[in-house]
Parts: sequence; structure tokens; C-alpha cells
Amino acid sequence: MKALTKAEEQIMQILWDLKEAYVKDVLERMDDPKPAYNTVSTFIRILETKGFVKHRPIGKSHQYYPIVTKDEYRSFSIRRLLSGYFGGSFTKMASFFAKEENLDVKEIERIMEEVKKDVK
Amino acid sequence: MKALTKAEEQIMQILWDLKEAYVKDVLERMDDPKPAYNTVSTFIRILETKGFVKHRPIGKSHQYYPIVTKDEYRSFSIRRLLSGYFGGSFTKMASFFAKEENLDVKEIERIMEEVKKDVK
DNA sequence: AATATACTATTAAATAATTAGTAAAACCTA
DNA sequence: TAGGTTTTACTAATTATTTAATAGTATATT
Repeated sequence: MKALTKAEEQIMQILWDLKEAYVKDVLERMDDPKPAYNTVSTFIRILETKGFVKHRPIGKSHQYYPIVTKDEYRSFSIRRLLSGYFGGSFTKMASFFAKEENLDVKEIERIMEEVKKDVK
Repeated sequence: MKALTKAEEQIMQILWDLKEAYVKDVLERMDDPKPAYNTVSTFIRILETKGFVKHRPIGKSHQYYPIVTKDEYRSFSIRRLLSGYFGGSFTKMASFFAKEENLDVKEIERIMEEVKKDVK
């Protein structure tokens, strides 16, 4: 999987959110100052050539939808961070975060309880 | 703090590792195919204008050293990932990771013990 | 001193990413 | 059906990033 550029990522975030969308739907959700319609259209087509997005023709128009899921990209992003900055170890990252946030043992335990509940 | 580009980051990783280095030291640690001496030199000077690096003149030469620490950049990177993909919540990221790796409760607890030990 | 060496500074060239204009096709409406 | 609207496809322009050549300066070597 290839990393997304900043502008590409912005648009993927919207597509992940909407599940499927026309160019105009994506444009609508973009922050001001909104880019030109064609800017969005171009990026979506780039995302399509990169294999992140596909479309189905609806009348004369295209409805776009993500084929790389947000979870897949999440996973890719965590892995990249872990391997670049924490020797590939999630434990190291968690320790780093805990120290940085001055979490005490109680708080760490609360987080882990939450995780355990969630994993079940 | 501004994000590093890929090439800049590569060089910062080496500088963080070496703590202080001449251009040639950085070049030495780079993977083959090694770039030109001047390519490295240029990037280090870009890093200096971005405020990531400083130098002390040693004779006619410059010895470079990081002024943004690896920990500071680590922290910045985690935060960016959390805010973009986990609603800013470390717990969410941990849950996601645990599910993805199929960690069972035992393993989660082992990680937590490690973190607790480390935080003390 | 002349020549080679090691380095920095300046600049240019190549490539990648971002933005959007223009043209053409498809559709809608009076 | 002529004129306006919406949309895609193609292309150009701009800016950011990456790479390195060239030139200049100081030091070492013979």
C-alpha cells in the first residue's frame, strides 16, 4: 500500500465518511476556502488510479466509493509509525504515550479495561 | 511543528541516532544507492532553516545536531495519527490494534504490566 | 607555490503534488 | 431544438520536494 499525500488523504477521509459520493458531495463537505470542482474531480481520479477508489456510472455521472477501507489505511499508518519511531513495538509506543501524558497506574488500568472489553 | 518530508525524515533519523554529525557521517549511514554529498548537505541546510537542526563551526567545517528531539517528533506524529484516525483517543487506537493483532486478554495484560513498570 | 582534497554555498534541473482552466459530452427545459 | 447546466476528460500551470552540478574557499601535500 502506498501512502496518501495530504490532499489525497483529506478526500479519502470524506469518502470513508460518506461511503459513496459524487464529486459535488465531496466538495460540499470540504472546508472553506473550497477548491474548484475540478480539483476535487482530479484528486478522486488520482485516487482511482492509485487503487483507493472505484466508481459506478450512474447516468452520465460517476458515483465514487472507497475500495481501501479506513481500517486498512489505519492499520498501515500505525505500522508505519511503529516501525519508524518505536522499533515496531506497540508496547514501546504505549509506554511513551503514558509517560508523556503523565498517566498514573489507575489511568493505564482504566484504558486497558476498556480495551479488554472492546476486544471481546 | 511542521511535518517532515520523507527525505528530510530519513536524515533526521540519522541525526537523532548520531546526536551530532558532519555531512559525511550522515552520508556514510545512508542506504545504497547513496545520494551525492551535496544532496545530503542541502537537506541538512533545509532542516536548519525549518528549525530542526543547528550547527557549530568546527574549523572550516560544520558539525550538525538536532534541536528538535526525536521524542518531540514522536509525540507530534502520534498526535497526528490519533487526531486523524482515532478521534484523538489513544484507547481507540489501542483497541483497534488489539483487535487487529488478535491479542487475547492475557497478552493485553502483559503489555499493560510492561507499561506500568515502565511508567514508574 | 602548484596541485589535490574536503567542504560549503549557490543555483539549476528533475520529479512529484496541487490546483484549476478549457473542451466536450450528456442532460434538461422553455 | 436551441440554449443553459452539470459533469467528466484532458491538459496546463503552479508550487513543493528531491537531487545534484558547479563554483568557490580553505586546508593539506608534494
